[in-house]
Amino acid sequence: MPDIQIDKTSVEQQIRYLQDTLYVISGKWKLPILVAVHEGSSRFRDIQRSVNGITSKVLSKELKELEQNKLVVRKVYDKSPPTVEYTTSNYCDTLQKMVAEMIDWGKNHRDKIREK
Amino acid sequence: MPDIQIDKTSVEQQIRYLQDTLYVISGKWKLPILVAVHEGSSRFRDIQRSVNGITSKVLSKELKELEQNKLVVRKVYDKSPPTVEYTTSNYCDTLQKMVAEMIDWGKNHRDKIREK
DNA sequence: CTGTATCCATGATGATACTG
DNA sequence: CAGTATCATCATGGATACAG
Repeated sequence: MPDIQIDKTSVEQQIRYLQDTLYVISGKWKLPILVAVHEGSSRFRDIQRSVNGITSKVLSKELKELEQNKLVVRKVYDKSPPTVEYTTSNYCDTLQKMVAEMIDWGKNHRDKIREK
Repeated sequence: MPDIQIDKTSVEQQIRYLQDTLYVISGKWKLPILVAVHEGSSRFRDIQRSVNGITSKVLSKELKELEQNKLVVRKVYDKSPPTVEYTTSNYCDTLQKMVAEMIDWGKNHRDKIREK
């Protein structure tokens, strides 16, 4: 006899996927960085200038995480002076649909909350 | 002559919407709580039991925020003993499409990362 | 039961400096 | 330029107790 628990497991599994996603894109900097890189900032210094207020330490950490999640690509060109180029991956484009939904919801939500 | 800056403003605006959305649903507990309530836990104590590991302090805080964002509804029935009932709002349903996309992406992402 | 108050550990972030 | 190291600060979360 199949166990009806399957439903519960499935819900919990979905929550896990959800949290994976949140983990990858949430936080103060991830999306702004992705946008900055996507819009053309490719050098560490450029990105730092584009993303207002971020320190090199944090930028370094965030870029590493984004790279691990295959959303940005890091290319090193030579040694002195060090030249590193960051670009968004093709995989990064798979975020588009989801991000579009999030923007939609956020846009609507702002009005909703204003209704008091 | 129209200013081409419009594009940049728009991007920044979109980031703001995105961050609004993230602010509302991100974090360790928000979604699990919403799911628990949606699945039928309506009393404070029930929710705390359903959402594994959350303390009353944190649950209290999260519920307040969810209520402010009109995702849950709080109803008080009497005074002693205090009886409070939480339910998800109709508005909460507007999250569905977005959440579905996030689950999709997270599901796919887990495989993607495993590719090493 | 439904929370609030208090204390504490921990991690994240900022400021600043420094290396290759 | 592209980061890393160090230190101080601060917000958040957990544990526990307790109030209405």
